[in-house]
Amino acid sequence: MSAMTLSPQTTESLAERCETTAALLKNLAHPLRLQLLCYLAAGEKSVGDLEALSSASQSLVSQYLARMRRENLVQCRKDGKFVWYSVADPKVLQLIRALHRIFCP
Amino acid sequence: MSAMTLSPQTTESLAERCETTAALLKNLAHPLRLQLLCYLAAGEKSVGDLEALSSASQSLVSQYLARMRRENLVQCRKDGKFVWYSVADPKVLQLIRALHRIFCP
DNA sequence: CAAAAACATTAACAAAATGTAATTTGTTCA
DNA sequence: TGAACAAATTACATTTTGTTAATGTTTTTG
Repeated sequence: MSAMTLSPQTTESLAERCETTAALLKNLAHPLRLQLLCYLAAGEKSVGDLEALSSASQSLVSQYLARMRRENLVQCRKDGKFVWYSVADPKVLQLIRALHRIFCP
Repeated sequence: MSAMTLSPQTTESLAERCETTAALLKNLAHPLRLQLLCYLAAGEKSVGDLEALSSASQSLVSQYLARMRRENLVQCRKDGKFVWYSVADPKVLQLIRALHRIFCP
């Protein structure tokens, strides 16, 4: 086998990768949203759980979960009255863990 | 030695840590600022270097560098006509490297 | 069925972030 | 000195974000 040639699609510029990565980081760059993701990284939680854990209003928690759902950071599963949220993107999980290592010594 | 007791100052709540971490993340959560930090993570650069590498305007590059300097993410050193920037916070360096591992495969 | 519980959605508005253009400051060098 | 270069600062219009409050939807339960 000779040297591999990368197809054009796979060679993304730094600028492009920064574009998409920064878009993802915007979700984490907010005290409450980061907190929600930290809790979710530890396991599935209902909206009420997150509301109680973060002591934020129902509306805010629900809005931010909806936003992160739209952007595929989290996913949800309905069970009767309750909606259970969890981290959907494995990269987000890795990132939360990296943040923990760096900033929570 | 018996079990260690953490002094009150060291026991920061998750909410507090998310507050400060999210504030730092806001700097990275922007395409150009993230790009600038990526270049700086590879070594000291002048403003002109960063301008050319990122193909952004002089004004924007300088403004964002000033902002990240104010928030102690980067530092600078003057040498004649030139100003050389580098990453000041070791945690930022760790974070940039973690992002690279996760998002630039 | 009606009330309560759990969650989602919408509207509205202040506050903050963005980007551009113009100006300014400081330095080198002919 | 003054022209040219490197970088910083200012001012401002525009857009985005953050938050609250009010209302809507769905499911359970008495």
